[in-house]
Amino acid sequence: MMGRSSSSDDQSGLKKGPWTPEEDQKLIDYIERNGHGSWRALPALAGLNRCGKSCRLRWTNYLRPDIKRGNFTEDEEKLIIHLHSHLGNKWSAIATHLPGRTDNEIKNFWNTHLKKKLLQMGIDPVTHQPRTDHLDILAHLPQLLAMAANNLGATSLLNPSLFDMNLSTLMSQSEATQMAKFQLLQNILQVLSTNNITTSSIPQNIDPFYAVQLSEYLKLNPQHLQNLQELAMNEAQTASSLPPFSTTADFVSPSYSNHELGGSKGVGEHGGKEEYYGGFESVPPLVPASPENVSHGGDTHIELGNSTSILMKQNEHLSSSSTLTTTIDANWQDFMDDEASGCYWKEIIE
DNA sequence: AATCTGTCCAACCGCCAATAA
DNA sequence: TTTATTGGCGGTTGGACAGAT
Repeated sequence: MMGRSSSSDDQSGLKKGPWTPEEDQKLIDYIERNGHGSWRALPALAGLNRCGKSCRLRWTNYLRPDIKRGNFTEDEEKLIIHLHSHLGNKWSAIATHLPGRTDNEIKNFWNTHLKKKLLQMGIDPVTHQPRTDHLDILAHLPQLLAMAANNLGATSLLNPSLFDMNLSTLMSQSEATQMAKFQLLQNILQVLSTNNITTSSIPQNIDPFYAVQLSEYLKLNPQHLQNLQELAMNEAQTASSLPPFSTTADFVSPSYSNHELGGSKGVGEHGGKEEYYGGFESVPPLVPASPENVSHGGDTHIELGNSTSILMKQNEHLSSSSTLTTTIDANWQDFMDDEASGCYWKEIIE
């Protein structure tokens, strides 16, 4: 496989590009006899027309005898995801937990497979939280509202079985984001379907942070409340011949951990170059995919196969009412303090 | 069969921190 | 203390490859 440069000499006369078997053998022979010592001095001593950096990289990423080659196992996959949720793009730190795997290999595997997989699951690969793309929604809400106003959108939003049928179409590519948007819009409409919007009236299956933001905003802007309630009423009438209005919970997976992080068909043990990960019956409950929700290492111990940390965080987020109120108050204060986000719902609704 | 398109991954680049002089 | 060198890291590139058209 070729590198980024064609096989040629650079300005200093040193060779770049892919390594030949002869070069590999020279490097292996030298290091086995002498160790690598100074990487800078090694090429001349080993008879290689390469820079020391190139030699080091070739050795550490490819020629080292303890390199474990081949596809990643499911356990390795789970571990990488879990470690990444704590460490971020600290590939070398992650690699220390996977014997025989190099940081480069893990990085490539992440970028080509795992990131895609998490996105397919509606999970933000940076924050490891379910995606809401709340900033992106600002730009797309008009279209979402338009979709909600036509038969497909309204039917989908109000009827879970038809929603799932449409889902197979929607998910033909990386559409988990779109689904999250639908879900947020549905949350909005669900909040609007209650006449008395208070913190205590917010259904448990709606992310309270968003719901409280919305309700507070609507208290201050009753004209928007009226407009959106009319929209919600219209949608309900459109769907009046359909089964009763469903809650978001009908769409929501029992738990995030059931998403078979390692059990899905994909690359790795299953072979196959580019298999996609099906099974998008649902997405986890929405939480803001913002940096403040990222675990800051140390608050949860790392253990193989533990894919429940996010779920635990969600449960913490949703369960205790006193904690919830405190969290909401704090979040709301932050929200109001922030000039940019202070106009969040205003921009969405307007 | 030829061409196009998207994906993979080895290898490079630039930056930074640690160490040596 | 300052400067130079070295090793290590994360981000990015681009040729090879496979599947689609």
